[in-house]
Amino acid sequence: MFKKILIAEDHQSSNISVQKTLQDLTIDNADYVYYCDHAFSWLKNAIRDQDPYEVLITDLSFEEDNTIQQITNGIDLIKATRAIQPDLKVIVFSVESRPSIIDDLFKVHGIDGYVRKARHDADHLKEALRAVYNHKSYQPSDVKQSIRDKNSYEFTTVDIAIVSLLYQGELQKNIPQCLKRRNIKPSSLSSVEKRLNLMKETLGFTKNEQLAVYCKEKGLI
Amino acid sequence: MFKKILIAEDHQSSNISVQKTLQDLTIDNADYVYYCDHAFSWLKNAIRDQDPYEVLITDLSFEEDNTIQQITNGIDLIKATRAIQPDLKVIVFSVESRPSIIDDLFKVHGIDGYVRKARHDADHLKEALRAVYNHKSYQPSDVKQSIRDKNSYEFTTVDIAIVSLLYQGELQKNIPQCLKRRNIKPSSLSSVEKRLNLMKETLGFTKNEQLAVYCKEKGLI
DNA sequence: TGATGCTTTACGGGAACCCGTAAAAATCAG
DNA sequence: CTGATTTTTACGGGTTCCCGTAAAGCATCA
Repeated sequence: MFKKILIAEDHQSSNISVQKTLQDLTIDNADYVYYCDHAFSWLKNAIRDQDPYEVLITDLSFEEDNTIQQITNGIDLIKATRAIQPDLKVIVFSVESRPSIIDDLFKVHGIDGYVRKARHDADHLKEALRAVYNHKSYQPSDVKQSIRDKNSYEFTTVDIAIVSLLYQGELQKNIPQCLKRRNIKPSSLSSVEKRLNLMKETLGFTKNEQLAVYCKEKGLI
Repeated sequence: MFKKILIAEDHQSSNISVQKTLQDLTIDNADYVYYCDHAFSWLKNAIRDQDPYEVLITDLSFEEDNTIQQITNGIDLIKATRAIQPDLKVIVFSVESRPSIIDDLFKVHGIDGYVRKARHDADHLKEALRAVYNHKSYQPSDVKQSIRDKNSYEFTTVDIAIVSLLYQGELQKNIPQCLKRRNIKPSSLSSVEKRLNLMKETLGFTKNEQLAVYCKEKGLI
């Protein structure tokens, strides 16, 4: 099993239980920090001392407080880490359940495991560590399930651009110009109207307000 | 210090760390459950056995899974509990940070302490237990702070009703009828327009879509 | 090449919404 | 009760949005 692990997690209670979970796996050399900047320092220092960490277990969202930080969230921490230690195994431990976000973590940021904070998260974390140790990636089944669920409507690039612009306060009649400026293809006012209608009809909405809230909650905009 | 405590928390990792926190306070007789229904059973049985719990520490949101539950969230658990054991001390331990929701817990549901899952939550939980043991209520300072912060705009009953109706898909021109049906006072179309304009102007928005997302995120609708 | 089907665009009438003004109603002080 | 102030309502013209239809663009295939 892994020997040297770093935990980056701002919630004290989560941090404590991750420590305990690692103890159960007889991993004694686990360090824990509450800020991304600290995590990055520890990772750097470990490399300098020629005793690098094998695994980083990190949360995604870190709350701001009065101590100013350079790195403010898990994704930026992962990006920064990749630059100095590309082979570090990364397991993300977060409440995030939106498939689009989790997919990105694997596909764009190349993480090795994802454990969602939920009913059996401590057990899942153990499974994840074992899987990653055996050079497999770990993604719990319920996430894959919700990927399927989510396919109630397949949002295209245009769809997301349109709703984003609306949410930013753009007038509908001005959206064609914005789309043309960004070289997004169907850009006429008719097309914008058509896409909006299709989205609303598919999702059972009648007003743009509902659509905006829906997209915002899903993390699409 | 308290002797007999029940923990209702669906996240295994949070549950573990609450247990550990109670151990630190040398509270050995702490039971823990992962479902509200179980919590309610344990509370009932303890009363039947004439050895009732002194404190309930509970989360607010419990995730659904394949086991169907009667009580599905912390607030309903608190309500049910109040009916069978009104003097039970209740400490809520949740990620919820919206002041309107937390205020309700104290004012409507009469809880004794609130600890937000955050950077020093384990320490705060200890403080809360000590405070409640000394017959004081416990509400961390950062919540009170955010109550003040939130006062960028004071939403009235009408405001919330209007945005809710919009979010439910009601046409703006039909909202006056809805308001009259509910006996909400300024109900003319002009008033609706005026309130909407005031809200948007104060919050720096130009479109209803932005307002709807804002209110939804704040838990106002 | 030209016929065919699909997507995108253009346009126009009507509905909903925005905004300013003014009347009506409610509130309040003296 | 009266007059002044504020709040609420009523109304109208201009803009934006909705929606249906028709034309234009574009790829496919005989």
